[in-house]
Amino acid sequence: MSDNQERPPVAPLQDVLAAISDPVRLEMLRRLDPDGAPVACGQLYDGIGKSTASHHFKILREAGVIEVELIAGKTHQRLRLADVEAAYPGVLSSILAVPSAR
Amino acid sequence: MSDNQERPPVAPLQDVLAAISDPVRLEMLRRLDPDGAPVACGQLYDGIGKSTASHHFKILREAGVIEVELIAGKTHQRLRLADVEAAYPGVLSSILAVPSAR
DNA sequence: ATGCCTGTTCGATCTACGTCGAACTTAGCA
DNA sequence: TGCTAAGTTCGACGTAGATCGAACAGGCAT
Repeated sequence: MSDNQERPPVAPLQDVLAAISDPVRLEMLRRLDPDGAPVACGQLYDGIGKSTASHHFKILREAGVIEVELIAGKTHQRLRLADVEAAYPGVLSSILAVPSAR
Repeated sequence: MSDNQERPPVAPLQDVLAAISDPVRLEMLRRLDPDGAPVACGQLYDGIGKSTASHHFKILREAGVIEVELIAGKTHQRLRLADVEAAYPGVLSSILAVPSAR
């Protein structure tokens, strides 16, 4: 095995699309590092309550698009771009390549 | 101009994703000809009423993903893959490339 | 140890959307 | 000139999901 992390499989395409189609969640993904570097929770959203943000994180996690890592007691999120690309080549990368202004 | 058809612009990415994220609509897109050949309305859905289907067509049309053409008095739909690709390269094509089983 | 800060869970609310049935419009055909 | 078939529009209904506030849990630092 190439690594010993437990990674749940990427969800069915329909679920991944449903996860991405929400504006708040798409913005979260845009703020994550494409290379998979962990980003602190608070950097990923603005203008919504923590409970709402946590709800969106859960959906993204269950879709297999992100994963959590605890760094010094604080929650960080990591984009699972490689895993999603392996399951659905080009889908997520092409969406993230679109300029956020549109 | 390369053609004289009036084509509304492709909607913002968020709207396109919202349109595609519905299972019924994604199935409709899968049944359309990728090259843009017109397909009769009735071939594009099963198990839902016509009014529901019409509702979904409208959303896809407003998202700029399909367009209508009347052939011998019957409505046909055409996939605007080239237009969508021009706006968001790789997005729609990579999604349609995923085997429908997933 | 004990507070504090961060994130999750729970319950409630409100809105958006998918679905249907019925009525209306249009086009082709007998 | 109606008749029938095909789609759209309209209203209504039900459910799924986005949001919030409050309560809970877990680490870190003081």
